[in-house]
Amino acid sequence: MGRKRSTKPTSFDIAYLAAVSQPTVSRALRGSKAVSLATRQRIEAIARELNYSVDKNASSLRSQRSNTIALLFFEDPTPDGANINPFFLSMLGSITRASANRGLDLLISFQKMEDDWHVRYQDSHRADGLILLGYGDYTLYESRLNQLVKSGTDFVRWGSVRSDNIGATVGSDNFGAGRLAGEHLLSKGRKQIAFLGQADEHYPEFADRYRGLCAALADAGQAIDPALQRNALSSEGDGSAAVQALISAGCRFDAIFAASDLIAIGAMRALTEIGKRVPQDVALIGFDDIPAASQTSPPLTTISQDLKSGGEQLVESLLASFEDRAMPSAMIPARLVVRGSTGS
Amino acid sequence: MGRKRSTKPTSFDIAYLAAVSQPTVSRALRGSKAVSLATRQRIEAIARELNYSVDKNASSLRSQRSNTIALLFFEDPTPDGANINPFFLSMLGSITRASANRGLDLLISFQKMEDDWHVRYQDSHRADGLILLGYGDYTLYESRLNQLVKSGTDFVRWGSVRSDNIGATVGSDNFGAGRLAGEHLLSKGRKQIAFLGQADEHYPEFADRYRGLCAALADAGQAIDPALQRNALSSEGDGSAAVQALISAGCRFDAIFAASDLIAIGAMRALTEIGKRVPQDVALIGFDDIPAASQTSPPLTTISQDLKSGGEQLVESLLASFEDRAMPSAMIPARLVVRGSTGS
DNA sequence: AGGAATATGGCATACGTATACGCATAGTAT
DNA sequence: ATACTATGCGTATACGTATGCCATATTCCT
Repeated sequence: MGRKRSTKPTSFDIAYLAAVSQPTVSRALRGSKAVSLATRQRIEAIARELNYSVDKNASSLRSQRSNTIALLFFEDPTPDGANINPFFLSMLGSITRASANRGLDLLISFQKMEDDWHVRYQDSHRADGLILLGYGDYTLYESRLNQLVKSGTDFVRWGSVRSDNIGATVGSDNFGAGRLAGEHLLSKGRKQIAFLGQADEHYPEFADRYRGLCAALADAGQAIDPALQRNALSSEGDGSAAVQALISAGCRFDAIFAASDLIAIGAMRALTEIGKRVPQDVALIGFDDIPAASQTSPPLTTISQDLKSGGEQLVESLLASFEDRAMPSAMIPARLVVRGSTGS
Repeated sequence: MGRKRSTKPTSFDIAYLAAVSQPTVSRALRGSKAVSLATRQRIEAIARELNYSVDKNASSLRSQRSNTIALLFFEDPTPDGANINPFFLSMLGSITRASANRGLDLLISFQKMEDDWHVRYQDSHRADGLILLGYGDYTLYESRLNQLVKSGTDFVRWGSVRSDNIGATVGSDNFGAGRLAGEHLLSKGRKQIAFLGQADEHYPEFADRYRGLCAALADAGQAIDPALQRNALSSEGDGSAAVQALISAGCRFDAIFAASDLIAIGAMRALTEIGKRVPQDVALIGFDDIPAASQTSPPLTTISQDLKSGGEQLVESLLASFEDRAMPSAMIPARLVVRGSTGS
């Protein structure tokens, strides 16, 4: 049994058995029309019988194409160790399936924003292109993105879709989603709506959500109170802290729009601890629709991003940018999921 | 900046600039001691300046080693589309970091158990080895595993650690964990403990957990009522159904040990719907400690698997099996996490 | 001092595939 | 009959690196 070097069959072996040359085998298996049907079928049969599979390294080396894409995650500002942002994980599932459907291999990797990750994938021919995923401070990114553009590396990223973005971007309609959230809360008769999340342009997605909320308020003729916007980055701790800050600042509010479900869950906990009831005293709405959102008590109303479409669009855009130099961005609609935390 | 290069730098370019031969560049960059310190440093400096990075395909082709491992997920029996088992996702995070620490690239892929996934990775030199992850019917697996062994493919899998396993296996101490759960419930004065999960050998991990529970009961001199074991595979729906089956069979029980958190959450929902209080009427304990477990009401007591160690062990075992033919399996202790669902 | 052991690095080549090019054969048009 | 296009396949070679083997220079030993 101990045969470990079981001389793997090569295209030469197939060629010999089929009484053709090695290049013909290559052509046949890649479906070139320069090979007759009869010859191709003969070759395919032999290949199948020998359990032959094309050597990925040789093929990629010669063709200068790996049929592989790399998915790069940028860690949360607070890397708790084993816990990853559940939103990313859902996206991962969607991207994995999308690339598999396209016959692409997927390489995944976590990166720190500061590291030289761009060098690792740029010229090593590990991957034909990059998908970039990460909440973090966008401005840190920017110089890296410019380097990628300059070096001719193909990439797409998930984020806030703007016309002046560097490279192709796919993302949810965060502005529209913020408006949805605002309109929903207004329809429940809430007037003083707090926003928990960064609202500055270092975090464009959160900023879009906030602007959407403001737009809904403005449409309804409501004043916007800047004091009701409180920074919160991503964790439950941030959400709790933001609520406590609101309270101790003496702010009055009857609703909260949290920029992520984790923030919302933290906020809910803080509200409960200080005796505020959800939704009677404060209506609460989150963002992302992570699995835990339906388990809170009351269940969390939230915005669901269409991650399935998101993953498909990311892969699609990347493939498009392989062929021409077009940089197709895409904005994907989000959906309101009404649960108990905004009233019955 | 220098002149504009139309082609990416190769080891020949470095060699020319360093006034050495290409092989010397290769040796220097790989840290061979056949190259003097001075020469190596000179080469390294030039490489850094040119932003040179070794071509992965050429390197792998020549050395017959890709420094890449493939992570294969087997889908849940019920592929809901976008939703992936949260337990897998946590494991993914841990494996990703572990392989990054070892300088390995990670290829990930979802597979259907029935497909010919073994062919795709076996001889294509995509990866040096495989990590297999999946709950599913173990017997379906077995023939595939035998093929892997026969073809000399290195692999490790996550699962129930037994001495007669095919290939290396890393997994939690499910038996010990089941015992922990049982002892905890007994210490709360519970006598009639139901088990929700497959207990047959098609699902060895679940079976181990059940046997652990039985051992705890036996140690305490309690009788084991086979009617209190109900099948449930993985989803919340399974958990609900199992509880309903228990009720309509007229079984009496004051505690439930669910084989996974998802099952437990489904069970909790069903209990609430029929008016049983948790933990007063029925104590409930789950398995996995997924994020949602701390959000249920009451929060779910559960067993936490040490996934960080798990991922590291998987990678470690795989690397070990590259070198010699040893097949180091490893069993990892699990930890009880006490929350509200088993009483205060 | 003579010869052996070491250190350093060059030369040739292999890894397995894909593709530019050329060369037949056959079919069609002139 | 010539010339011309299309078809089907072989010849030669390149992709960029790693490594076995050998040549030279250096040191060491007795």
